[in-house]
Amino acid sequence: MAQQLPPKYNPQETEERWFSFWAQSPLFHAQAVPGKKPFTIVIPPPNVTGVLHMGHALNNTIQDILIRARRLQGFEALWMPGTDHAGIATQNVVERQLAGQGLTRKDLGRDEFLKRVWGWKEKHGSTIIHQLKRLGCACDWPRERFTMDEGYSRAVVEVFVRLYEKGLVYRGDYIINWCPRCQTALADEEAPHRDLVGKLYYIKYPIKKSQGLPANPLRGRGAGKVSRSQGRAKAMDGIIVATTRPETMLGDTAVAVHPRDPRYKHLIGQRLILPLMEREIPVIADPMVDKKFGTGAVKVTPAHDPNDYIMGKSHDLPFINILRPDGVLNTEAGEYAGMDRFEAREAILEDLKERKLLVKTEDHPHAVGHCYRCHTVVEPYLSKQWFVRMGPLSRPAIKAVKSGAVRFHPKRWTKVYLNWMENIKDWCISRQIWWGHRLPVYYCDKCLASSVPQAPAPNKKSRGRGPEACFERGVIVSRTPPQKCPACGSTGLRQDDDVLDTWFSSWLWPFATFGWPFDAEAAGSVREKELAYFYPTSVLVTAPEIIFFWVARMIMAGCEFMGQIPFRDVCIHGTVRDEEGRKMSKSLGNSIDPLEVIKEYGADALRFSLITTAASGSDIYLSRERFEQGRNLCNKIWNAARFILMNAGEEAAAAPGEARSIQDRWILSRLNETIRRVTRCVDAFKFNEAVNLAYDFFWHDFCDRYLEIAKPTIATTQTRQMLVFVLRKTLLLFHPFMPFITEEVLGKLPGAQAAGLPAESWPAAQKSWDDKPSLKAMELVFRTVYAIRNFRRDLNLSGQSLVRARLTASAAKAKVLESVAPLIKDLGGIADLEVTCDQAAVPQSLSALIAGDAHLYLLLEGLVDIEKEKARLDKQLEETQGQLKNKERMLGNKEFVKKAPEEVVARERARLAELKEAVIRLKEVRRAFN
RNA sequence: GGGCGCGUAGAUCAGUUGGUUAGAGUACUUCCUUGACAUGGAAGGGGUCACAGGUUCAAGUCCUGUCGCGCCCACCA
Repeated sequence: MAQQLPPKYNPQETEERWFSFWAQSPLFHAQAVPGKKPFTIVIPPPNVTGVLHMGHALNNTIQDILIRARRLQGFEALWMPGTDHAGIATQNVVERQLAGQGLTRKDLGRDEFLKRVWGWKEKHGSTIIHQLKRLGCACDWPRERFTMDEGYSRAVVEVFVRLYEKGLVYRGDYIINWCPRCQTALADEEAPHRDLVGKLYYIKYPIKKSQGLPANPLRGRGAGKVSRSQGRAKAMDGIIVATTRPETMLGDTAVAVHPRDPRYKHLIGQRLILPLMEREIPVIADPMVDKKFGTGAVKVTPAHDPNDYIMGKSHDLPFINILRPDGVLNTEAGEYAGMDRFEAREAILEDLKERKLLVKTEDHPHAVGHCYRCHTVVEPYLSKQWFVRMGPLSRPAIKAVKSGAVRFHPKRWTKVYLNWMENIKDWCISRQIWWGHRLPVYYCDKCLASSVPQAPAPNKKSRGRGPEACFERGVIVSRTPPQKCPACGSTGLRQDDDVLDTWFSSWLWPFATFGWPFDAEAAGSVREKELAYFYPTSVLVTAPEIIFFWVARMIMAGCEFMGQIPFRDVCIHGTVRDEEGRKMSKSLGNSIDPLEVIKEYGADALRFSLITTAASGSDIYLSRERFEQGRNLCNKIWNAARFILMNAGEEAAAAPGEARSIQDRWILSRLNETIRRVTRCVDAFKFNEAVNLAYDFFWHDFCDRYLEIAKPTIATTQTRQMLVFVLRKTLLLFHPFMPFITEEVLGKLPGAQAAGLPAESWPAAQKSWDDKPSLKAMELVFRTVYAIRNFRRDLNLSGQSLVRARLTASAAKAKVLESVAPLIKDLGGIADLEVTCDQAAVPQSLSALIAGDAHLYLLLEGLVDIEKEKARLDKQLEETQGQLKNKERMLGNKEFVKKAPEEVVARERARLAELKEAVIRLKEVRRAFN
């Protein structure tokens, strides 16, 4: 039943009703329906500790637009929601909470701590899910998944074991990124580099005295062109090295120079005294050293630098770890033991200064890795970790994108993806935390003690990492906890303490959420059928920084475990920034809380404003005022609908009849165009364009024009049906973008059915609605009305005062004008309008060129300033003549006529003719004033 | 060091495969509370499309270079 709308739109009340309706309604539940086309999106699982920020709001609005549009288009549309367990972040949150009670996780022990984390998850873990509902997300909520669900965890273990058995998972001692605050290893992607202005310290390492230097190090070669630095080398009693991290010198086990560096060649093989530690270290030669950097001599700390690690391996140097996991120096650091790494840096610099070994200090901008969870400077750290060999996994993933099976939108991200994939390094997946999937790895200490680990081959490309002995004695990788050691039968087994990187579970999201892997029992089950039906998913929507973390890895996992890509299209949207272009973040205090925006303006306003601002893939600069536009649109929709409902009852439910007025044909034609273009834009992931088209049509065509035109005939059933019909279609176009208000209004229109939009109700363009003549005729109407309004303004005539006017044109155009004269009269406030094909200029009148040979004359009746009018005509004449000249030059150009498409030439010719006519008319009118 | 993106109205941005007079919302000016909406309506001002070359009949759009800004990747200690 058609209902009246209250005078004021109340987004809070509307949204409250609909979001709880959707959360429970089966509408968004999708299932395998043979013969029906599936459309699947998996949510980028938000971090379970997260709260909704603008980035989420944008990301999920886009997904919601896609899923709602596809559902209306008749697809079996599934949006799989869920969260990931966010190992480090969640553990940090709970640890912080414990710290408030003066406790650490170690005080509680592993089991008790995990209990607390689960408790926290139960209590707070659904915050973001709840917020997504408020945003209006049409997820299949009962399917909500969590990466630590029992079934999901099974998939993680399965994948680890399979990769291990294929030799693609290995463990070994390598340099990894270590966060001393979180006290865990991090993957390379988890330690993004940030530019810092650090210092480069030049430190002198004395040469051991007793060795005896060659008398003249430069003898024989290049002696004639001894540079100043070489000159200094003569008197050299030590080698100066440059470093940004002086504290690591405590772990130095060599100094390296380039083998062909004349400054140092003679010193290769000599021994230096490592200052402070007073330890002897050799001078070695390695081509990795850059002669041009610093002094051309580099201190080698194999346990604390990835390059040095490689050199350490190839030169068989000792590895001295000077750091404890918490970033404090250990007993290897001599008297500095117990100091924090930065504290030790200062102390060491002081001591070097005292000994006159600190030669100089200079500013040095460089990029330093930071923990992506706590922003602490990470430490390259030598430790035993588990890795995934990426080479074999990356190859199919590269092919998938190169072949176009997976497409990025916008395209430019393809290159970013490929570049990373082609230079991929092995992935460190073990984390020294407790919250997460514990490695399915068990050790038999007895066997381990007797096994001899093989030394890994240095491998520059993977930072020295590479599979050590994959299958080590005493290491058991198993889907279920083994009872005893298969080698020695010992029952004294212990499980590895580490857990897996969170991404090692979320990379399985597109298929693990469906219940993969299926055992024999599950064969033929509903879940298995669903996976077959919904996989590969259709679109993945995410932010650029997630390409490496997640997108790339999902493609690899999909290819490896499903034998198929995980999704066809990857839609990358921009980063949300503030007005100054800074990334929105809590720490900067510049973030706009989407929940506050929802409270103040409504979720639809938030969604609309986000999308209309977000040109495909470019970053978004937001200010609060942005959301007013969205709010205003809601208000406009509400009021337009209210007006229509005030007039139209149930009789307006039916589609309008075929006998249509010109304005009806025009609005239908415009609607048709809008439907086509909006649909096309949604398909092409151009959401801002899509919503802008709908906005323009609704506001300017439908409200500003059609609604005004319709008022005089609003009593007729035809007009009422038209209004309801076009409004309904427009609301449907808007629905994916602004689900709340559109549902609300659609539900109150005449003929509305039960709550919730039925599938397959996306407006379809209809050829029969296209009507070019009406577009042209209405164009004449509007041009004429604009001209009249301009006159009114110039003459200071109020809207009330009715004026007399005459329209002149050639016969054909006059006929058209005749047919729309009532509209012009009405919109222009004309008392008396005469349309004639007598094209003589009307003296004592204001005139305006409407189009081609159509002219408007406003009869003056002695009210007008003749001189002012003359000046206006002169100006208009001048402008028109200028345009005419341009056109003539263009068409006079033979090349143009020859090469331009016929259509264009024809259009230009028509325009030229129009201009010629216009000039003639203007001259005539001007003469009339003389 | 490599890669990518961006310089268009006061500020923020759109601008399809080159093709009539370069657009939007916002801000600004003037007028209007007429029965949908002042969160509104009507009209208007405001642009050397960063700069310099080139391709073309035609360039905001394509190419080259310069300047300015931003982002991502990278083991120069």
